[in-house]
Amino acid sequence: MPQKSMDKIMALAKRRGFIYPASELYGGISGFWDYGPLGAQLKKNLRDAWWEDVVLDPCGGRPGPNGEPVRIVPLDTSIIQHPRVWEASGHIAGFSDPMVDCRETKQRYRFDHLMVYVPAIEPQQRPSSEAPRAAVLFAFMPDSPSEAKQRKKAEKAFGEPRIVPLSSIPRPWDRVLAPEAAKPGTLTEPRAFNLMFRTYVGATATEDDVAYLRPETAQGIFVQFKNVVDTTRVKVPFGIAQVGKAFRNEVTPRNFTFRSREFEQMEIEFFCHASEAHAWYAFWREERMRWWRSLGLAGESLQMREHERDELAHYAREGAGTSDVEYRFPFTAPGFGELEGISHRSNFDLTQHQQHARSSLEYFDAERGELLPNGSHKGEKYLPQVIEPSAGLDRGVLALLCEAYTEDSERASPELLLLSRRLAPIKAAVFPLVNKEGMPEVSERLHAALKHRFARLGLIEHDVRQSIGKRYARMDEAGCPFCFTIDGQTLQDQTVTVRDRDTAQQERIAIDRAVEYLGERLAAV
RNA sequence: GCGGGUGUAGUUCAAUGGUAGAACCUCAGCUUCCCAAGCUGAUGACGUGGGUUCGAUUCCCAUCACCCGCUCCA
Repeated sequence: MPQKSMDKIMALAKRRGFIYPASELYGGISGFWDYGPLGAQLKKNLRDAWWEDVVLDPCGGRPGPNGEPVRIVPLDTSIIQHPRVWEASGHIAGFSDPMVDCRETKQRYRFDHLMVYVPAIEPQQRPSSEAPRAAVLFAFMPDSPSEAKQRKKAEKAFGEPRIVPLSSIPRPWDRVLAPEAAKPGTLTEPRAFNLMFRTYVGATATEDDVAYLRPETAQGIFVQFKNVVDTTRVKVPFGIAQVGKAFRNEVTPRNFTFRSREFEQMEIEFFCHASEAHAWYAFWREERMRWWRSLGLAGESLQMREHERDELAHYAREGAGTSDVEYRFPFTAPGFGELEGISHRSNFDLTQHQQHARSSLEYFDAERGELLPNGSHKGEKYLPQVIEPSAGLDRGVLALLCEAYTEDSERASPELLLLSRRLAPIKAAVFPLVNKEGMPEVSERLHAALKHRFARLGLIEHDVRQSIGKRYARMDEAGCPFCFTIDGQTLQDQTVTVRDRDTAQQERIAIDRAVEYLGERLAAV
């Protein structure tokens, strides 16, 4: 398959009103994007598809590993939570990654990743005033070329080296030779980059009023776990699903909407007993992959990747693992970029909130524990394990646009979007072949009928302007799957033509059957 | 955040130290019985802010945005 051009996809996305730079009137603002009319509808369709397939009819009725229907309830929590939520979740600590710059090579390193080769035998308790006279120390990034290079230099300088973290070396680091640097002493002080957006609650706006925009939707679910259990008659295993905005002050927003500072997540926190966690993890991996495929992300551009052990987030280290559903975007190719992460978070979050809030979040499972003579169980109290399928809505939209974008120089419309019927923002368009001779009146009536019936699924367009060829081409670029055209013959025998976007072929049907025809095709996907 | 590159209409490109041209798109009218046809006309741009200059889209500085590479992506 030929390489798709991100530039062309971005140009089409703007030209047809899918995605615009945010605040473009004022020069733009990095890391933020707006959805135009077609983009807003496409995004809604993807969000609705997720909601239908996760909340309303989980997994299309396929049973979970316990043989029972999958149970999911929805939730919608606040963007701003009590600041202590983020202390408990680890975000206030974890989102501040101190970084160190090299003044010479202009490279930047994570402070806690940089390691240093030092002499194996450290001089005993040497007064700090003599420290500058000691040998040069060689800093390196583990698993990078600098590791071996610096090791050679270290061995030459002082024989067998010992490895210590940079953080254990007292500053100033004027003895420390940075990776790839020629002279020692080029590393800057570590600086913190907090990735959470700060704001103030209340009009006084003092430091006591600091709050944060949520960096993930998940914590709202954990914080309301007990309320959901107490009020909705759910039983473990079950999931809580939420769609919503999250915010991260990314160091480098890049690659169109792929890494934005404001983005929308579609998350399930699925709660289960520890003994079933691995089975649910495997189940959700498969289900989520199946879901993305069903939307048209088929083929080799979609893959599942299991994280390496050292890649795992702090909350996932003890669990069954983390997998990403990844798509090969034009800007990541031949590599892949994450669409959705499926993590086994063990009971990390509930444990943290239980401790920080000093309130039990344990679940009483009446169907576990010792079997009593009367046939019931004694019950078991536990903190459920969590499997988290967390998908990026904006990334999904971007992947769908990239996948749908097709060039075909044979066609009058050399660029088109092959969006699935389910997701296409415009479901159908109605045209009079020419804008006179009674055709517009007929096409308006058909348009009204289709709109009345299908408006909840997406847009139904009516266009009388310019030539029929331009109208078809416009609809191809918008990804509209069906175009109905009223022509001279319609006025004779009450039939219309229907043009299929993918083949550009037409068939003729009775105008009375148009609603039924479209209904069959939109419901079939 | 660092280094490099790029900023002229919705898009793709010109030109110029003296008030910016085109093509396509879009819109209107005419024409048109099926795939961006034709004719006529119209809307629409020097990313932003300073400086130099009589005069800056052009030269300089800063800033913003985008692209590439690093870094980051709990």
